[in-house]
Order: sequence, then structure tokens, then C-alpha cells
Amino acid sequence: MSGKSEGGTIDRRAARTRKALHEGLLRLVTRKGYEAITVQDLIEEADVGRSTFYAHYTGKEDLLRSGFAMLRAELSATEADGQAGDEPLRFSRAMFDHAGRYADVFRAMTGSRGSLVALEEIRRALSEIVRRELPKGGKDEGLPREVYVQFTVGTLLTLLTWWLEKKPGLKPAQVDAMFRRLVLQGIGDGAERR
Amino acid sequence: MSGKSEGGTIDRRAARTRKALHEGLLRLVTRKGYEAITVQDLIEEADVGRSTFYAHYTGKEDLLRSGFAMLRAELSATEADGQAGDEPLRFSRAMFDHAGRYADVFRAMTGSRGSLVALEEIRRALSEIVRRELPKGGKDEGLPREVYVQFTVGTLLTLLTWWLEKKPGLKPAQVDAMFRRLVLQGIGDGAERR
DNA sequence: TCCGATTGTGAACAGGCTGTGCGGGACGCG
DNA sequence: CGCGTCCCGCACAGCCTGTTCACAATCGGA
Repeated sequence: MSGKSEGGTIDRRAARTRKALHEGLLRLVTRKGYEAITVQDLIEEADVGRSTFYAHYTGKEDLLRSGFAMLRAELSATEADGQAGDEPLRFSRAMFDHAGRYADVFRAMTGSRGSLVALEEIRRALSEIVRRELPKGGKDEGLPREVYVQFTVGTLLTLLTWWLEKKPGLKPAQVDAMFRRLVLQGIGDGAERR
Repeated sequence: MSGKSEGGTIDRRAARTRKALHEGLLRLVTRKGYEAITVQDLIEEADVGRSTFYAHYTGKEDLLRSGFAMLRAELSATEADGQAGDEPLRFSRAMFDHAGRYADVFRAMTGSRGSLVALEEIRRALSEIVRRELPKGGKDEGLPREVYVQFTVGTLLTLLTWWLEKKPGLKPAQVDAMFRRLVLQGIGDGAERR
């Protein structure tokens, strides 16, 4: 009715539908876990027709990936400022802060009722960041660089999971400190080295 | 209910059925991935009646857990010889050897078409072992012991996944060496020794 | 502003999988 | 050898999936 002709290439109806589906997915995930969600639930929660859903996404996994794509776009937009630090692994603190705010979603995604796809997406996003920020200094490192990247990401996820699952009381800064210590020194007693 | 003659032995027919289902699951997992498997597939592959399946397990996840329980029992049986030796993380080499032999199953279980439940079971089994074998020496470790455990397990899984997924050509001993280096020293400037 | 073309939308449909119930038959145990 | 336990085939309702189709809302040009 009212002509609010604006916006970009996407039809307003389509935009509205996608937004409703993404928001509905988030609500449902925290309510019953990703695995248990059906397309049926999604279209009821978002109040859209069945064929409408399939016109936009091939299934719930596609919707999930789409959500992560949007999230990654946002992240890389707000990440440009984090420069000027000589300290290695500077990004980790921001990660723990961010994860702490979305703790319930994260738990629902990565818990036993979550999704391997979600975990994979998270791992991929983190890998991109780490690949960029990991100190490249190591000239004669004995291990392939990608191993260092995966190791760092793995440790980040380990700490993240342990934190949100077992010790939600800790503050991001505390977990971040543990993360740095582990990544930089391993379990070796850092006292005698260096 | 109890079809077992008190003493732990199971009726041969029941044992045969369960064996057929477990073997069928393994075949199917490597053929089409865990996620895509239906109960329908399982009973056809194992040539078992529908109601028979549900008489033994509540679903495919239950069957999977049961399989891991058996595996863990076997492992802890063949593990008794591990000396409380001098070298820390003595178990890791055996783990990489073992995983290398079941590479295809492992990939099918933990790949994107795998199962979070399987990953969780693997993590749990590894955690038990690491909890037992991790040097408790820590005098004034600033971190909770469980964090060291999870960190070690996480790194093990990271290396395992990277190895089987990206560099299947490497030998277990090589991957094990990387694992030890990372766990003991992290990415810290351990590069200076060489 | 109006109209045709485009595109999103909702209802309905066929097919597949699930989990359960039941009677009859086979096998193992004592 | 008899009894009890377990397996099997079949059937059923219920739910979810992925697609089809007619219709209505929106967009773009005149």
C-alpha cells in the first residue's frame, strides 16, 4: 500500500521473510536446540508458508549457514579497527567478550543437541581470523603454519566450551588469560623457560 | 525384560542381533555418513525386523552410544599394561596409531555429515584416559586441572582431524611429535631449540 | 497514476520415516 | 523335551519433507 520504495536489490517481502526466519531460528535454537528443530517449527515460528521457506532456502542447514554468513559479514566490518597492537593474539579477548554475550545461543549450537555444521562454521570463521592475526614471526618453525592455526582455534573453542558449559561464572578476561597461557606455553611449566 | 541369564551373559540370539546391527552401522557410516542413516537403513542392512531393533535400542543414537561403550571396554582392557612411566602423555602414540587404522570410520563420524554425539563420546573417552595419565606434578599451576585435561584432549582431536582430513600421508609418529610439541610448549618461542 | 509482468505466498498433496502393537513361529536354556 | 524368551512380519497413525499450483502483492515502465 504505502509506497516506501527504498532499499536495494531484494524485494521487501523477501527481506521480511528472511528476517523472520532468521529471528525465528535463533529463538527456536535457544528453546529446544538446533537438532530438534524441523522446517515445520521454523515456518510456524516465523509465520510463513511452506513453499515460501523452500523458495529461499534448501533446508534448515542452508538457513543456518546463511545466518553465519551474515554474522561473518558483520564481524569483518567491525574488525577493521583492531589494529595497532603488537601483542599477539590480540583478537582473543574480543572473541571471549562476544561469546559471553551470546552464551545461550552458543551452548545450544555446540551442545550435544547442536549441530556439527554450526561448529564447522564457527571454526571456519575463527580460522580466518587467526590466519590473519597469528604472529607470522616464526621463520624456522618446525610445524606447518596451518597446524598452528588449527591448534590456536581448537584451544580457543576448548576454552570457550569449558567456560560456558562448566564455569559460566568466570569473566571473559579470566578465560582469556587461561587461553593465552595455554596457547603460548602449553602445559609445560612456563616458569623455567625463557 | 531380562533376557540375560544372571551373570552377565546375553542370549545368543540377542547377541547375534546386536552384533549384526553394530556391524551394519559401521558399514553404513563409511558408506553414506552417520547423519544420513535411518533406522530403516539399519534394519535392512542388518536384516533385522523393525520391532526387533526397537526392542534393543531406542534409536540410532542409542546404538551408536552402545558401540562406543563396547569400544571403551575393549580399550580399557588392552590398556592395563601402560606403565605409570616416566614420559608424560605416554598414551598419545597408541591413540594416533589406533586412529590411523580406523581413519575412514573416524572421518565419517566427525566430518560435517557425522555426529556431534560421536564426537562427544570420543572426547569423553579421551578425557578419561588423559585424566588418568596427565602428570599431576603441577606444583602451583595457575589453571584448574580440568582445563589442562580439556586442552590436551582438544589438541589431540585437532591434530587427529587435521591429519586424517588434510595430510593422510603422514605417519602416526610424525603427528604424535607435533602433538607433544604443541601440548608441552604451545606456540611459544620453542622454535629457538632446534 | 495505472497496468502488465514478475515474484513471493499459502494450501494441499504424495511419499517416506518413525515408533508401537500384536500374533505366530523359532530358538536357546535347563 | 517342554517352557520361556526372543525374533519376525505386518500394519497403523502421526509427523515431516519437498514440490506443485493458483492467487495476490509488488515492481517498473508508460
